[in-house]
Amino acid sequence: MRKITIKDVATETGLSIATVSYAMSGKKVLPPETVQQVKDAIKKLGYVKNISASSLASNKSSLIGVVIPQTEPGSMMVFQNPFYSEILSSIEYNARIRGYHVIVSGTNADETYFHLAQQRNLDGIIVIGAYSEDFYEGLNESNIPVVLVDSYMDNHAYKEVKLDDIYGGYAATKYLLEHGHKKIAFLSGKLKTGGVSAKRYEGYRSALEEGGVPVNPSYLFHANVDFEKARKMARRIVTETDCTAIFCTADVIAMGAIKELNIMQIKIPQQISIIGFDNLDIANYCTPGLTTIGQDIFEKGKKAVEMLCYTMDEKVKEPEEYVVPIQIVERESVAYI
Amino acid sequence: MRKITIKDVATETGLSIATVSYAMSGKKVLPPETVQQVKDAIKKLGYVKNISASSLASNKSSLIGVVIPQTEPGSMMVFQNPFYSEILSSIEYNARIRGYHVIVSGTNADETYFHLAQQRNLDGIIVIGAYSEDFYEGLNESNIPVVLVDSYMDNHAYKEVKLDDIYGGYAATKYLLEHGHKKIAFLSGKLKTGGVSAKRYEGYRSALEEGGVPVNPSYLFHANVDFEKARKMARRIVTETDCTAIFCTADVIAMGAIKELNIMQIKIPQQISIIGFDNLDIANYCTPGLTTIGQDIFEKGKKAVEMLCYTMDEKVKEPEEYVVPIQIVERESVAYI
DNA sequence: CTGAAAGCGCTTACAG
DNA sequence: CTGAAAGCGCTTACAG
Repeated sequence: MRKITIKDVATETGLSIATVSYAMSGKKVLPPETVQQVKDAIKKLGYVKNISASSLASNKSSLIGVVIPQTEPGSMMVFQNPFYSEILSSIEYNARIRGYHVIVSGTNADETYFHLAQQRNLDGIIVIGAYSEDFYEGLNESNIPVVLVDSYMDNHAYKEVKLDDIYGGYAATKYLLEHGHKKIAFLSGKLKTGGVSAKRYEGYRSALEEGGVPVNPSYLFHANVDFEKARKMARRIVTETDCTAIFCTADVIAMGAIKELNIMQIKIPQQISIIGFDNLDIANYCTPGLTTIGQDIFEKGKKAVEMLCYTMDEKVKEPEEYVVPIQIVERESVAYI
Repeated sequence: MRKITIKDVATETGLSIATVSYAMSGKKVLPPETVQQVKDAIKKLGYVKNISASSLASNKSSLIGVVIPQTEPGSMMVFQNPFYSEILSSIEYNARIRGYHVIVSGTNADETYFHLAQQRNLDGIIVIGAYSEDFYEGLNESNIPVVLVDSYMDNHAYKEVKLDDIYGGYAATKYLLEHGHKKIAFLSGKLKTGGVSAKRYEGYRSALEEGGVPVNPSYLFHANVDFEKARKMARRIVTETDCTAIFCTADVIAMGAIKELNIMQIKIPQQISIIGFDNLDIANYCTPGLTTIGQDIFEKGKKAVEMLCYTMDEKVKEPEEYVVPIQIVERESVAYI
């Protein structure tokens, strides 16, 4: 069984391969009969276009690269984190319905990635997460359309899809304040300038300020976004402070806190309230259900693809920003005091 | 800045493009000086091979397709389920270090997928999960090397990576028996012949038999692998039966059971023991920690890639099976009775 | 409205 | 040991 090529379609229809190609791509207006003729022949022969060939000829690959952070360099990628799965899922779907395929890569976000990008002649790249300055520069030089997701860079001229983390931190804190809490612990990952934690902290601070509650430095706890670390921190919060509520800047952190408090027989939310950030599936699974800041991850992936497609089609590289709306997902981990 | 091609490398070295190509691929033995010369020129010029071109010429794409189930047809893929994330992560990593890129697709597992496979000229396909008979037939006709993961088909002549589900069900049940339980509820998804649930049930049955405990049909509960459904079932188990333990055939099901029992103030494991299956991250997060049947997901993905690469390289299509070992991950959800 | 033909950047029998 | 050349299957200016 030989492979069917465009030549076969041409022979079948009695047209030239040029005309068949135009009929398929629609890049030239042809009489409807001709187009229909080609369509029929394609169906009859079971012809499928060879993308390698078209990619070579047209210099377009219909391939989108997605960069995702990985735990250890040279090791596997981390999309164990449900957030990555969800957004990837959304990107894949939204790219596919627009005729693009997706190559996901947990490659070290360094030169090796540009190698892949060139090799495969990627039409566009979606970068999820934050990387080194060098990486963004290389990206820029590569001249491939790029959309950043959650990059936490303010100084760059990229298209970007992001969360309003300051507002998220503000909303979470305000929610606790509205429930009567004044002694609110802040439990987060490392506080890098410009990073997520820092922004959510800024929101925390401004909500407290607005509520007339001074920030108490002894209520601030920073570790990693890690379940076990969070457990230790939660224990310290409970033993070293008199906080009535904890704002955890990630659901995974909140999970650790809940686990530890459960073990210590401290009742949530009766004795202490907890609010998270992310609205992962697990927020619903745990007991009590975790009240948390939710974002529409599907929407986030969709927007990223849309913005990328727009850039690829229109060749406009102007920076643009889309801020994904957030909302509070109320469950049972926060009580009135 | 023009694109650097093999021609530039040829010019730079004073060799022909044929020799450069051979030097790069190693498909012909060349004097080491020549190879080094080529390497140097590549580095100097920053040459990157155009995969579209080489793919067209050699009829190899260095692309592996991974098929993953999706929730609703035409909708997004489900790799919200952490299992998919993890195995995908492993596949991507193991493929990459062997020079392959991965195209993940939640496409309806039907003809449209073969379209993709042909378009991209996939070198191999890894299929995760169970699909329709038609899909497997199409797969076979496509003549592309295939490795199945968790397909739950016994009648096919494919290479396959799977779990010993019967043994898993046996081990879980035996573990409960060894802890003194005799009234053990079986809570699973739908019991399709040849499906996961059915196999784990078989293990459950044989362990009971071995332990001299008759199977009590009123202890059998089937719903979907779904958190909310599982909650309802757990409530029924507790109210309608006198079981002292529940074997949940998936961690997600166990999560639902734990949540419901927590709400009902039924103490785990003091009043009822629970064992799960999968060892997802959440098994560690919940309270009490879930004792469950674990599998090495990284290993599973790695094996799938290895088997696929072997098939692609050696052109041997003999069926072959790799059974991923399982182990009991002990946490706090099972008590001696 | 349609087609002949160059060209995209590789690989690989084949010849020497 | 090295190279000239055909060919992979498309796209696309260009001519008519």
